[in-house]
Amino acid sequence: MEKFTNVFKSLSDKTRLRILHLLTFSKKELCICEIMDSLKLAQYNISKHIRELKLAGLVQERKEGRFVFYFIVEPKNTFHRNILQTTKAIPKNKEDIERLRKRLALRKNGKIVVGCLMNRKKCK
Amino acid sequence: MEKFTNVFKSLSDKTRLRILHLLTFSKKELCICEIMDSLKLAQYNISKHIRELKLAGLVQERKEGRFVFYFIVEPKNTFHRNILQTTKAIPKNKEDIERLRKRLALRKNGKIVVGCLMNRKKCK
DNA sequence: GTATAATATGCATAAATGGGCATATACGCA
DNA sequence: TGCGTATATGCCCATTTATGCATATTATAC
Repeated sequence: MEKFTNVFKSLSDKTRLRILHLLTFSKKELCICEIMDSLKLAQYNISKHIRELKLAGLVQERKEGRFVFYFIVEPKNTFHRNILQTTKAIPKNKEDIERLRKRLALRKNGKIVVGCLMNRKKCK
Repeated sequence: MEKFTNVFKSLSDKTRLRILHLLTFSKKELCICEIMDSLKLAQYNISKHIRELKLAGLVQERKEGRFVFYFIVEPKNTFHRNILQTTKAIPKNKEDIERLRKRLALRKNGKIVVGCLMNRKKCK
């Protein structure tokens, strides 16, 4: 039963729900820097929360060069399918989505060309 | 958004899921003493967990004499409906259900005639 | 009223959690 | 090879959470 309680626990945090919403909205995969800019949160924070979502089996990753792309796992059972359906019934944070939209507009042909802005040494 | 995360948090505990499963199985209402006997847990523990479920809006109570009966709230929106659907997709603890079945058999015409066995002073 | 039973709650403690910070790792490019 | 960027993680601290225990509250029966 712990398998199930862990999924609920991973959804019991506002930041993680916001991340899931971004992934749902994008309908594809996002990297941490895009999530950072959309949620305006620190990188280590996003990273830790995504770790929880991965452990709960809700999110998977795909590595491509320096980037790691995260996406929502295709559901494999009724419970999993219901959970995703349920999260979709939660109203999204409009500002997050708007920032994500702008961030995604910076991609060229679907490729990321602008990375993490907040952590740049050059900007400091 | 906290309203939603609180619901998930209330479901992120094994005992609370077990309580919900009992209420679902009973298809009606249960009092604390019946839940105690089914889960073999202390009264204060059940009481506190039910408090969480009530705060999350998943469970309501009805008082009748000395007894307080708890039941699952009729869902009023998509999210709520999905959540209940989701919990039903979780395998129940068979021993819990079996103990509940025996406990319910002690009722007479649906009325509780045998109360809390574990806390009796006479038994100590 | 008094005793007893059903339920709730306050307090203490141990464990888990989230955020902040520093730093480690991994990769690509000049 | 060395630098800069992307991501992960270990440590610290403040807060929350679950449990156990004792006790309060409410209702009933005698």
